[in-house]
Amino acid sequence: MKIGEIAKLSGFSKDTLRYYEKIGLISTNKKLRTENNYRVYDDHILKQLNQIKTLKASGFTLNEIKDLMALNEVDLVTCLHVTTLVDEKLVKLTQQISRLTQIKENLIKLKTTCTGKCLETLQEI
Amino acid sequence: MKIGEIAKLSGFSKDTLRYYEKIGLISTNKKLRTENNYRVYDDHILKQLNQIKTLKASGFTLNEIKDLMALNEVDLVTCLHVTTLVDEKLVKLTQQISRLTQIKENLIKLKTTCTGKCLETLQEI
DNA sequence: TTAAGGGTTGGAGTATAGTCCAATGTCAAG
DNA sequence: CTTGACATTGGACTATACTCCAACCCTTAA
Repeated sequence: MKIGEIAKLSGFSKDTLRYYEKIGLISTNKKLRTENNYRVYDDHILKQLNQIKTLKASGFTLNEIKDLMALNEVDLVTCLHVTTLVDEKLVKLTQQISRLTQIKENLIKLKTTCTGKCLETLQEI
Repeated sequence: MKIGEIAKLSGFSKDTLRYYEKIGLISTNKKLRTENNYRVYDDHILKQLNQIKTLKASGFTLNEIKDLMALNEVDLVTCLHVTTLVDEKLVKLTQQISRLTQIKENLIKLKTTCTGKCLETLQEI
């Protein structure tokens, strides 16, 4: 498949796909091109792009996603290394979740105590 | 008070305070300056800066905060607009938290059964 | 043959939210 | 009178994540 089709199927623009390749987020490892220098993709990339979409929607930066994708490339031999990286990611995830939960509680509190000058309540949060 | 003191008391840098003034986030309305063109602030600004800090920590952009501040100035009676904005932010937060929680559970699961291709599990998220 | 519709590149521009810097002005103390 | 610690400005620069553009190449159908 060429870039236009992948763009349609994935929901990412062609420019975004080229940008992701440029920053090393999606695999250029095989340097697959047609004779006329067109990028060629297979089904695998759609799976990968869906992962990226999910992770992006979850608040990961492209750099973090790159790290996570790298975990996927590592094989059995270095499994110990993988679990270490996963553990690090889990710590970050836990922090992020508790931070977001705190923010959510703050906003709910703000909403319920909001009567007139809403932002005044922000002082007490 | 001059900008340096406000910077210390608020936790925002002098550059950031000047930037906030430039984008109209904090009030330049009175154009208060000393004879030698130094900015002058009173206690009010610290309250405002605390509101900004809270809203920023809640994931609002500076533009959104600007809107919220403006509403607070104008709308003495109802906070309908404010609660609408807060509700929108709450929906996003809730979605983000549940996605992160799912990913966290997933990572925990695949940590125990890690055979290399760890991120495959993300397909089902 | 030519026009439409794909693809390529490098580079510039956008938005957000600052941060840093140089040149310059002001002020109080030693 | 000079030094240090404040302040001012405009403009350049950072990072993230794109988005657009010009100029060009390739293919196919009328």
